[in-house]
Amino acid sequence: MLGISETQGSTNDSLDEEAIVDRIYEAVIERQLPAGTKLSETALCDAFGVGRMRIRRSLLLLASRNIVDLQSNRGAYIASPTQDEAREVFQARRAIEPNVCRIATEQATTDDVDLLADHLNNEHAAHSAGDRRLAIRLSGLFHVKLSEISGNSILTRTVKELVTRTSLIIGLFGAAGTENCRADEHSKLLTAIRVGESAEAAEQMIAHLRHIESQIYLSTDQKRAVDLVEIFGKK
Amino acid sequence: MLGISETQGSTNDSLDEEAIVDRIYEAVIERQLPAGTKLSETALCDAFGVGRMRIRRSLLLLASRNIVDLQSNRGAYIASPTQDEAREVFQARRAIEPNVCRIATEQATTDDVDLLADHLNNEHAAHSAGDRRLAIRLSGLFHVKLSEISGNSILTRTVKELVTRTSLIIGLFGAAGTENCRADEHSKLLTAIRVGESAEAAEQMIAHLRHIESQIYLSTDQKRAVDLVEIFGKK
DNA sequence: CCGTATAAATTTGTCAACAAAAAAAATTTC
DNA sequence: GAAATTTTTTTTGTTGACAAATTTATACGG
Repeated sequence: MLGISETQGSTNDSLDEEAIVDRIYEAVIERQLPAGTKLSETALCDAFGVGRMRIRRSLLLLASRNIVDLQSNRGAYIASPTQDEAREVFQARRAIEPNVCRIATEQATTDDVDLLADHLNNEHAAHSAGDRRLAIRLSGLFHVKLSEISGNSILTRTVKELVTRTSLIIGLFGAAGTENCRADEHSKLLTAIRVGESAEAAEQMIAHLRHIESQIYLSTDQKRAVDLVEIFGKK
Repeated sequence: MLGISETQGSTNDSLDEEAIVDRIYEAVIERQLPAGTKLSETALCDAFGVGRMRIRRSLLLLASRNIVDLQSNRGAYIASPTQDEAREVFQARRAIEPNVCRIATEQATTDDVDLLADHLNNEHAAHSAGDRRLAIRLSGLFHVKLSEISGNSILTRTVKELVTRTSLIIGLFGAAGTENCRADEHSKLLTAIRVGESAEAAEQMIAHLRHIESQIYLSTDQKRAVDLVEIFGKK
């Protein structure tokens, strides 16, 4: 993956760019790094225990995936997607993930389904236990794991990027209680996959994505309404 | 695009990473840089007239898109996709491009259709004139332009990557006369888009992609047969 | 007290030098 | 003459230093 290989399979004590990028991806999915967060180079150097060059290269990779916003002479910030960009992300997800779902359904072994079921149980458990951070991460990761079953690394990479950006979007435009995904919709998806109904699974995915997006725009309308009240109140 | 912005809209005399990456993309699509070509840093520095750092960052971006293969302490090479990777690329294209096609059909203005028609004319002209290099580039670019009509930069970026990798695949596994695309299939696509038949356009795209892929595996079988003859001949 | 202007400190962007590894060339040996 | 070994050359990876820009802090004047 990433087209970078080492000649020796040596134990890599120092993190490489890919590892750093993945860590930041996860932190964004978990909402530990909200949109707009400054990522100063020296701070990241300390955090990961690597040189500045390594950090700069990682930030470039993140920027190329629209997770980070690189501003010249001003530094790196966690991206703050606009509403238009949010629409773009969901359009792309609707264009890609149903087919990923279809492929995954066709490819899935019983082991794959069992692992996904385990994951779903953890999702439910985290939800019941009130572990919000874990619940958020697992619900995002569900989509990534599903894409991994498809066995297509290109699609997996793209889904990972889109899920991460979705986490930023929900953080910006979602209501306080909004999660990445409702776990019961994931359950429906899993059953469709288990019985091998690829068309049904794809449909479920579309519905699921539309549902997430609708929650977002709903909360945005609410915010707009609040702003209007404030404006009128000043008169 | 790329999440990198400049504070000033200054005239940039020195090429940035994105520009260098794009130039290399185009050279790969045109088959000027075949699979396995060594990309030495100093040579690229001379070619683009930039410092080594800029080149190294560009190569990292290309590696993250699987266009370049970075081998530690050995340098950068234009990627040589395996057959499995080739299958993955076509699977991803079939998963993504029909929907890109659908969206583009819905979004397309008459101007968009006219520009695409112009492009198609150029494609035919290059073909008739025997300008092979131009014909190859234009046929690959058709898919990119189509994705641009969709107005979704995520999908466009992904399509660009997949088209570029396809060019490498055809260079490796395609017969000598194989082109990226047959222009008449592009014509069918365009008419479907013009009349707004998005489902038909999507179907045409699937058929088109399957056709390209089938040509590839055909030629691979031929190559295998040649190898077998050689092996038997040595006995 | 607040806004503006100046100065200090921090942060980013770039380059050059150096170390390590690999490739190429020359030498030796059979 | 060919294969193996050593030496030289080239190429890559990394570090540190420095310049440029921005941010923060400070001083000044209204």
